[in-house]
Amino acid sequence: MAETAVRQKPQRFWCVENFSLADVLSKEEREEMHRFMQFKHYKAGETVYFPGDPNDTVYSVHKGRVRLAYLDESGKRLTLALMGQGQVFGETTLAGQDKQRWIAEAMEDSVFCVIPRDVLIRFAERNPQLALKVNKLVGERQVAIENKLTSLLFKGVRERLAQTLLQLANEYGDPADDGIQLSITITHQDLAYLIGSTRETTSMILGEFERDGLISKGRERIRLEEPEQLHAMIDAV
Amino acid sequence: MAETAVRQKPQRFWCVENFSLADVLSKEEREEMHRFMQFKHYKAGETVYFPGDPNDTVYSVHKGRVRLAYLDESGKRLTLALMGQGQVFGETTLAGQDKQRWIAEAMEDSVFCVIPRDVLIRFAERNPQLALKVNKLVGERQVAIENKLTSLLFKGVRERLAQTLLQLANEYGDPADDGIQLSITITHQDLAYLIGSTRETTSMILGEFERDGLISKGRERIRLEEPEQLHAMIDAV
DNA sequence: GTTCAACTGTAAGCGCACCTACATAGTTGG
DNA sequence: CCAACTATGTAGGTGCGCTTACAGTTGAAC
Repeated sequence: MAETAVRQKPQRFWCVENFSLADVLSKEEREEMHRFMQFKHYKAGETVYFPGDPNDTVYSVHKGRVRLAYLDESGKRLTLALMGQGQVFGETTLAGQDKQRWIAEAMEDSVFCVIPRDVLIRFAERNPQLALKVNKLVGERQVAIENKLTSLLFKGVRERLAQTLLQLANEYGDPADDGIQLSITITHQDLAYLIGSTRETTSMILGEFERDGLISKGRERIRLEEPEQLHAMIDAV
Repeated sequence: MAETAVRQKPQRFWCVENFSLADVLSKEEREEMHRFMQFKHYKAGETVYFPGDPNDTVYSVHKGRVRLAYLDESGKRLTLALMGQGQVFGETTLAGQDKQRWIAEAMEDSVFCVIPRDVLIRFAERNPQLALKVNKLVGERQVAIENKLTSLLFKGVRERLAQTLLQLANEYGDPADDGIQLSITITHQDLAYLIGSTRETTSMILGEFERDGLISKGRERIRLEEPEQLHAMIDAV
C-alpha cells in the first residue's frame, strides 16, 4: 500500500498544491496532508450538496466552476458567490457549522479536491498559522455576505445589477477596445439570482443599460461599454 | 512596575475572567493575558466606533449593552445585533478586517474589557485552541448575518417583526402568566432598525399584532401574549 | 431540417411598504 | 406647571419591482 505512494511519480497537480489554505504548511506537512485529500468529479449542473446535508468537508476547486446559493423553501434563490479555480469553499465546517446552509452546484464539468474537516482540524491544532488563515478566509466570506446584505437593503435593483456586472468584469473580464468583455457566459436568470431579483426585471434593466449605451449584449454574452458610468451609478444615492 | 501587579489583590472581576475567548487558556496564560487588557467606560448613547475607524481591538461586554449596526451614507441603518454582558464583539479584526464596517453604540452606561488584536494573535500563535475558538465565534456571527439576509429577501416585514420579537423574548424574556414579558425596553424605532424597516410601518404592524391579541404593549414595553402564533407566522410561506 | 428546450423581450396590473404629514401622549427638567 | 423632547398612532399618496402573460429567438439534438 505504502508502495503505491512511493511509486507515485511526481505530479504537476497534487491536490494540495492547489489548496490555498496549505500555503502556510511546511513541505513535509503538505505531503502528509496530500495523503488525506482526494479528487471528486461532478458533471455540469450536478449538485455538490444541498442545504441540510452534513458539513464535514472542505472543497478546493481544481477545475470548473461552482455556484453557492441560498435556497428558499419555495424555490427562490440568492446566489452568494461563483467559485473558480483555486478557490476554497465549504470552510464553514471549520467554524462549527455541521449542516450545510447553502446549495452548491457545479456550473461546468468540475473537479474538486476535498479534505475531511477532522484532518484539517488536526493540522490546525499543530500549526496555528493554518487556523489563522482559515480565520482570514471566513472573514472574507463575511465581507462578501455583508455587501450582499447592505446592497439588498439600501440599493435598488439597478444599482445592484451595475455593481454585479462590474464585479464579474473584475473577475472574468477581458479588456477589449474601450470596453470589457465578460469571458464567461451568464444568463439573465443567473444574474437575477446574483442580485436578488427576477429574470424579467433583470432583462428589462439590461435592456435599459443597452439602450443607454452602457453595455452591449448577445445571447448569454455581455460586454461593458462604459464601466465608468456603471461605477458612477453605484455610489449615487 | 512589576510590583504593582504583584501587590494587586485577588479581584472578583478580572477582565479576563469575563472574556469568553480566554476559556481555552491555562491559568497562567490567562493571568498573563490579563495584563494586556483594560476596562473602557462609555455613557449611554456614546459611540464606541464608527465605520471606517481602525479595527485593532477586541471588546468584551463587562457591563451594559451595545448595538452593532450598519450605517448607510444617507443615515439609514440596520441593526445587526445587541450584545449584552459576557458577549464579545470586534472580533472581525482577527479575521483580517482592519477597518470597522459597523457602528457600535452603547445603549446604556457600559463597561467593556478590551484587548489589542496583536496580543490575541500572539496568544493564538502559541495556542491553536484559541484560534479555533475565534473561528467558532466568527462562524456564529456569520450565521446571524445570513439569517438577516435571507429574511430580508424572502420574508415580509410582518414575518421579520414576529421573528425578531421571538428572538428578543428568547434572550431577554421573563415568562409571565401565559406570556413572555420583554425585560428590556425597546422603542419602535429600535425594532424598525432590527428588521430593516421604518418606524411607521413597525408601529402599524405592532398595532395589528395587539389588535389580534398576539402581543400587548406599553411605552417601550412589549409582552408576547401568543408566542406560538407568532412562531407559526414565520414559517408560513 | 425539424423539433424542442432554453433563453430573451416586453408590457400591463398590482401590492407591499416607504414617504410624507400630522396629531397625541408620555417624560424630563427647569 | 410648563416647555421641550421623545415616543407613538394613523392615514393617504406613491413608486419600485414582482407577478402574470405571452411572443419571439437561438441553439442543440435527432
